[in-house]
Amino acid sequence: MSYTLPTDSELEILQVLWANGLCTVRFVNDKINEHREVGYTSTLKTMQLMMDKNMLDRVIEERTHYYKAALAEETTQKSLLDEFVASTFRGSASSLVLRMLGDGDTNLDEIQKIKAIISEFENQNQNL
Amino acid sequence: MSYTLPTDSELEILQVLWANGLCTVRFVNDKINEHREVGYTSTLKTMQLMMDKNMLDRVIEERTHYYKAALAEETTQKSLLDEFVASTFRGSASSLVLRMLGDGDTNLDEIQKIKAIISEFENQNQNL
DNA sequence: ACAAAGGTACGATATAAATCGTAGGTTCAA
DNA sequence: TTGAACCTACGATTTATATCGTACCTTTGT
Repeated sequence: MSYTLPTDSELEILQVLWANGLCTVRFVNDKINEHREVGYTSTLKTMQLMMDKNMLDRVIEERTHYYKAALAEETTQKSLLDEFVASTFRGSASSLVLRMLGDGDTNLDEIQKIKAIISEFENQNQNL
Repeated sequence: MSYTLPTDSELEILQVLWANGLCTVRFVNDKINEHREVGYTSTLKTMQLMMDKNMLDRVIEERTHYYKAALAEETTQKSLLDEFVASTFRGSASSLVLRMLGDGDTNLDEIQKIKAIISEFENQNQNL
């Protein structure tokens, strides 16, 4: 029931957990260090705070602590997206899309996928 | 030439300036206070810091200070969007779109606009 | 002429987030 | 059996941001 959005480093941790399921702190920290340098205890501390906020669940097995995300990826992304559209695009989802396609740097493969998603959406909503 | 992204309250100020052109601090602060309470001097201070960062330009006319955005709306939104897609959707623009259409709460009018943007984009890129 | 109303400048402070050091526990191999 | 290499817990600190108080201007109405 936590409606506070994850912070940047919380999100970074959630991404690892969403992509990998049950993980140790060591694993999460190693993954993050593939992108930027951060100490093990920093990651640990953040994950402990996330436990307090009920953003993570912990399973202890054979004395090893495993963590997994307690927040669903879909709903968390949706909340962050809504917030982002509001603050950056004054609430207009369509201007986000416009900006996304605007300059040529979104890759073609992604654009194909987006078109597919839109058609799919249309088919499922013929009633509109 | 500033490539640091605006913070939340900087963005809030930029939105007012993008939407309204030349503004006084008073005007910007009043606009923001339509949404949340914040003191005049807080807004002033933030705008002065933004001046230091070259995010704003100032015009003094008849002893009144007017400010305008020195950052373009389009490029700033694009930078913020890229950052957001990276951190929240692991770089996948299409999964952002999927999430956007996912549950029924993006309004139909916006969806129509998005479809129009996509078709427009296709027409302008028949070569793809 | 001066008080009230409004402005700017800017230091100080508050708040939130992220980072890390250190203490102390467990495991395991030499 | 001891020390190296792991681990967890957690307080303290750092950093970035946001907020505000206060000093000191200028303008304007009476």
